[in-house]
Amino acid sequence: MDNRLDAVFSALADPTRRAILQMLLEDDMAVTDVAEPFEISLAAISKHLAILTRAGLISQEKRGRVKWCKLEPDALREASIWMQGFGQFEPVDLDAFEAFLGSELGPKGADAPSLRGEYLGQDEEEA
Amino acid sequence: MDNRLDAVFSALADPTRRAILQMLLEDDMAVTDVAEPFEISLAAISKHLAILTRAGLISQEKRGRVKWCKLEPDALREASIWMQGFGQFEPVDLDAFEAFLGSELGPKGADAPSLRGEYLGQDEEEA
DNA sequence: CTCATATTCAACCATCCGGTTGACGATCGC
DNA sequence: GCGATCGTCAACCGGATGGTTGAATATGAG
Repeated sequence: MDNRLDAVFSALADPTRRAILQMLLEDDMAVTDVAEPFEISLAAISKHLAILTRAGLISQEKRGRVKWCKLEPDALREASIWMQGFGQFEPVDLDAFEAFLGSELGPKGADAPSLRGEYLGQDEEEA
Repeated sequence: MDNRLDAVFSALADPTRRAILQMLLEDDMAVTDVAEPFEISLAAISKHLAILTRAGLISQEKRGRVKWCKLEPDALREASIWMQGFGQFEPVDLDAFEAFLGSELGPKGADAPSLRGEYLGQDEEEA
C-alpha cells in the first residue's frame, strides 16, 4: 500500500468493515463474536479483520485460543485531519453520528433484528 | 453503490483522486488541466473525475467545449461526522493538514517539481 | 489422549478497478 | 467547412477484492 491514508480510506470503504468498527465501539470482541451477526463466512470476517488491522484501525490480541479485537480510533486521526482541511465540519455532533450509525444499516441490513440497538443506542433513527 | 459513505470513502481511497481534490482546493479546473500534472492518460483522469462526481465530491459543468471541475466539500461532511464519532479529533488543525498535504506526495511523486506549491500555497502561507 | 472450539490458510472463483489504446462526438478558431 | 482541441466511450488487460469451501493449526475441556 502506497500510503497510510490509502489503507485507512479503503478499509473504511467497505460497509461490513464499517459495521465491525461500530460494533467494536461498544466493546472489545472475539473474532467469532464479531462474525456472528453477519451472514458471510468466518474466514471472510477474518480477512476483513486483517484489513482493519493492517490499516491500524483495530488491534488483535490473542489470549488463550481467543483473539480479541480492539478498536484503535487514533488511526482515524490523520484521515480526519485530511478531510477537515476541505471544510470546517462541526466538532463532534453526537446526534448526527448516531443518526448515521442508524441509517448505515447494520450487518445483514434492515432484516437483521440482531444488531442495531445492540451496539447502537436503539431505534428512533431513520426519521 | 450500497451507501453514500461507500462512494465517498472508496473515492478517497485512491491517491490520484485525493491529489485531484487537493488541486481543486485551489481553484476550479478544466479536465485537461487536472490531467496535466499526472502521468496517466486523459481517459483515466476522466474516469477518476467521474468517480469523484458520483461520490458528490466534485461537480462538473460544461461551458463551451471545456468541462469545469469544482470541489464540493460538503460531500465530506457525513463521512467526517461518521469518523468523528470514533474519537474527538481536534476541530481543524491547519498546520497538520498542510503537513499531510505535503507528505501525501503530489501526482508524480517527489520527483514532480511541478505541483505542491502550485495547488498548495507553497509552504508558509496563511499560518 | 481425545474431542470440540477458535481462527487462519490455501485454493479457487467472479467481479471490480485502474490503466491502456483507438475511435468518436462536440465545439472552437479560422 | 476544416482542422485542432476537449472530453468521453468501448474494448481490452492484469491485478486486487470479497466471497466461498475444506484442510490445517492452536488451545481449552473432559
